[in-house]
Amino acid sequence: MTEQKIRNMEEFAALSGLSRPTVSKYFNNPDSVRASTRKRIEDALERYNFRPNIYAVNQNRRLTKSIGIMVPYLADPFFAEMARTIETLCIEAGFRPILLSSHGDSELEAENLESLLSFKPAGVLFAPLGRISDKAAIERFCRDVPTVLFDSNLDGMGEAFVGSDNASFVNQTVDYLCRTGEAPCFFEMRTPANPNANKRRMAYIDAMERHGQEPVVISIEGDGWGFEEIGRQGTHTALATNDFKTNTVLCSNDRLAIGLLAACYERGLGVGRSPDSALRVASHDDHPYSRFTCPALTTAAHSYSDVANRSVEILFEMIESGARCETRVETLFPAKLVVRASA
Amino acid sequence: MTEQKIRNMEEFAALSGLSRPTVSKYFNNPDSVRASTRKRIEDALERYNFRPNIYAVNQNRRLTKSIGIMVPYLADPFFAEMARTIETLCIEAGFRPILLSSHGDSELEAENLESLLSFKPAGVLFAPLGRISDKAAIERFCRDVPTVLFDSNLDGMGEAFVGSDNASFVNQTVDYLCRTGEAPCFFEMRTPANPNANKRRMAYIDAMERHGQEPVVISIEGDGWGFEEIGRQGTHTALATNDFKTNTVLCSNDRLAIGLLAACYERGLGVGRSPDSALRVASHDDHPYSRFTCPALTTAAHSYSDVANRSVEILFEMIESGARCETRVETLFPAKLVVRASA
DNA sequence: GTTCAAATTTTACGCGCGTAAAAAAAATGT
DNA sequence: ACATTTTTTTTACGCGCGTAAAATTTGAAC
Repeated sequence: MTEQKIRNMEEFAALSGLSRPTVSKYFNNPDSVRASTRKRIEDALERYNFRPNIYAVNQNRRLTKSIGIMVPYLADPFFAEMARTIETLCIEAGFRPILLSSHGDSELEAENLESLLSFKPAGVLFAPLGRISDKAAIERFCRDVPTVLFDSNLDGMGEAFVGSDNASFVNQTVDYLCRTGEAPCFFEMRTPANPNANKRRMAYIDAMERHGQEPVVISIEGDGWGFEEIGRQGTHTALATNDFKTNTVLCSNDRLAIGLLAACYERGLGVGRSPDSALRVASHDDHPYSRFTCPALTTAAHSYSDVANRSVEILFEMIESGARCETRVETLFPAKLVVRASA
Repeated sequence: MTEQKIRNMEEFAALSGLSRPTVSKYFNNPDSVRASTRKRIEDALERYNFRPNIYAVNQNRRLTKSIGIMVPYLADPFFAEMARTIETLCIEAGFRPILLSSHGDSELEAENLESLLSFKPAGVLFAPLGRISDKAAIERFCRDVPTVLFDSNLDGMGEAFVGSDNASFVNQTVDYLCRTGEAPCFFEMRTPANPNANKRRMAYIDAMERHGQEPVVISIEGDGWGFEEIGRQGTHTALATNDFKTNTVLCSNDRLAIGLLAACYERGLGVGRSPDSALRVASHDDHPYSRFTCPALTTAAHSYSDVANRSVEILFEMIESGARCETRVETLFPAKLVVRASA
């Protein structure tokens, strides 16, 4: 490997004794040039370590090999894990992912969409903020770029939606809890941005009615993405005012549950299935850390890989066929109940 | 706002009744055009919602307004939080951050550097993988792009390093633990990629010797980035073979500690300061979740904001002055001991 | 009304590359 | 060996924009 730096494809082509477009053709598809030409390029490649500027390539290609990935809050381990999985799938398929986080801010979300537009991705995998999203901006974006929504659905936006079946999540946890002990109260944030939260509450009420039980919903205050702290404080309040009507709590999501467990521990309340425990706690998501709470959290698990795989699959199919989906398909994966020690 | 779509600056300039370079000048600095010209552009902007293609801009600008941010593993909440903080600082300063994760893979790390090179960022904030990093690739990159390393230092690479003072972390935890009870054993991974881990072990040994205590290092096996699970299993092994020589454990980092706490809970071992607790556990990092473990984790906290602020500060100074640092400065921030319930 | 320097705008070219169409080369058939 | 077809390479132009240098406008002073 010579240390000589190559500025651009022109320079590299000259060193290979070829014209730039021929080299361009090679990088687009190595088999599209004659074997002898290919060898000359690859020999030069050994010596000079040149790579086309991906951004210049994107600017000119009719169809790029780039995929945009955007999540509402990357510092949430759920989305971090989701993004990681999707990124890996894209890389394996020969695409170049570009990852963006909205940081919980709808303006930044809209900004990011603008930025993605400039990037000219072949397609975008997008988990929107939800309620607070700038719907008009998203709709405009989706007209220009093939987009698959995941995790949070926005009516009619994007070519398809892939997510988890909130009813399946809640039915499984409620059924399990009712079968094995007292019926659960439902613990949630009052004004969640994420639309799944509302669906879960409604599914809880339905499920409780099916079981002939009175639903008890505890909606706690709190803004932002610090769900654990919101859950912790909300639990202290709820316990102080005796809001939990049974010894069983079903949390809307694992991050709230983590906060709830912390509050219980602080108050010396035992959590678990054993008779001397004060509370049973279950939740939804199978957050990466729910395996490590004390006690380990009983929860309904997303199938990370199913959601990631299917989202990517649908997007790749659209990209390859060059067509948009004729009808907007919504794919919902059922949850898998993971029984651990907390309930 | 007219719905008419603008393809490029040429088209927008025509609609404004100006030449493209004038419009370009405006976007570069709105004050660099005459007030009347500016008004014409801004009026047109109201009606047509045009924005220059950021990637085309980057391709041509001598100095871009983009900042690369790269961390070793974005699904680790520590790095997620760090990245989020730095991103926010960059946005506030009028820069456009682009965030990349190495996903724990040194090849991807090198790939990402190549990608950043194409992106032509004004500068890069880079937390390398550490031991497994492709040093040659990083060195090449740093020659071309002003780079500030953070969190993990690599000798001589980048223009500056900003991180935390591992000795300060360990001294504070060891001092505190020795002062308040039995001297701690040190719990760590045998082959960590991150160089901070080695510094912490050495600092532990030093600190123990200063206290006239025999250091006990428990190095557990495990690969990858699933530190909690590694810590959990390692704890079970260590407890089974009675490796903890005292009732106090100091973990190399919080993620290991989270696993350790889970294992203790599984075994019914109480953790905390009270006389009936079997173990005291402390750690380092002040991971975003260490507030919510059961019991809450006593730990030495990074100053996230100090590290983020200083890294960004140094980089911006370099960018503004247009010069590289004359000497490579290493800034280390001391830890802040956060005493919670676990020790 | 003229002059001239300063501010502003335009011209012309470049960034690094993709791609259609034209040209050249190679392969095939006779 | 020559005509024809097919493949490969090159020419020429375009993508969306920055920027130095040239041309123009402005406006203040006389």
